[in-house]
Amino acid sequence: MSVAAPSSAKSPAPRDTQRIYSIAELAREFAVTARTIRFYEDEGLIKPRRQGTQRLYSVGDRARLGWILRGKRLGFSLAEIKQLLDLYQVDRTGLQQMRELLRRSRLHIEELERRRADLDAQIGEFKDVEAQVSAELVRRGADPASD
Amino acid sequence: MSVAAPSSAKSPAPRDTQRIYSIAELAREFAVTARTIRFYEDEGLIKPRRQGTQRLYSVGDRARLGWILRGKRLGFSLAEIKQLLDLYQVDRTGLQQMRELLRRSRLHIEELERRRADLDAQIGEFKDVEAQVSAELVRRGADPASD
DNA sequence: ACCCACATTGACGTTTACGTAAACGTTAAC
DNA sequence: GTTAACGTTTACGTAAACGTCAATGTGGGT
Repeated sequence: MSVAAPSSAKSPAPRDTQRIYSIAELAREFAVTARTIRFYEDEGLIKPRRQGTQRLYSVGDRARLGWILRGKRLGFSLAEIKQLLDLYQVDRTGLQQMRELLRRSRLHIEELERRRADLDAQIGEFKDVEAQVSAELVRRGADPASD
Repeated sequence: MSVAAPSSAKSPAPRDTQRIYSIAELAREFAVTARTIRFYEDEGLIKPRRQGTQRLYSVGDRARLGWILRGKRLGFSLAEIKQLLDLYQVDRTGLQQMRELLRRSRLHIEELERRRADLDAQIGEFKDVEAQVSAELVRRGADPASD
């Protein structure tokens, strides 16, 4: 038995910041195929380490993947997501670069807030539907809570 | 001069509920191409009246188009949007149908709220970036408000 | 009568985001 | 030592969502 795994010590463990993941692990966790993850790599969205030919994903890579998929759920294209990811990677020393980063960041926030307006509008509409249908069911003596 | 246009009478006009739009008008207003609108028709998302071969869009059709595009911005596929639109069109009389409508409505609301969580997370992250970069610019004696 | 802006219907092309197979190598289990 | 599970690259296939012609029609202005 190896002692390498500090399973349940007193400290909650620094979330195992050194963990590595196989492509299949990440695929399972995020409910995508390995093909998808490799495709993201082809597109330059992730760059895992290699052990020979195999890909090894770090905690950071894992977070990056989560970020990508979140972007997708919000309706951004992979190209847009790449640009946003690159924002974080960009040189933050130069004054001109910082101004540019600030500008883009603000633009993106505006875009996100436009989408939140869309989202809230849709949620409102569907809650209206729910309320009305529920009321009608009650009026007819049925219980809307029971699925 | 025609008297047909009640431009500025006393009443704000019932928002001209009878107005009709050409495909080019809608295309301009929503910043899409006519091709896009016709494509949505092919996919069964809109069914404008016809005057001979030409399409005439009602106020309702216009609202429907807006709805579609809003759905797209939120990252839904046209197929999903079609299903949601159909929800509004569905028979709301039968008790079984009302239960089904309620169920789907709730499912969709859940999905929307998941996306709002994604959205808020992203907005938070980018606001952090903005704040940090702003602070650094100030520290360097630059004004982050001036673009 | 002619032009121009706008409309139509095909039909084929394109981009995005993967799916799907083929052919192959590595490690662990039995 | 072979099967199984996992990994790899290369390459062609595909569904979605339009773009882009081409050929044609239609109504209005001069």
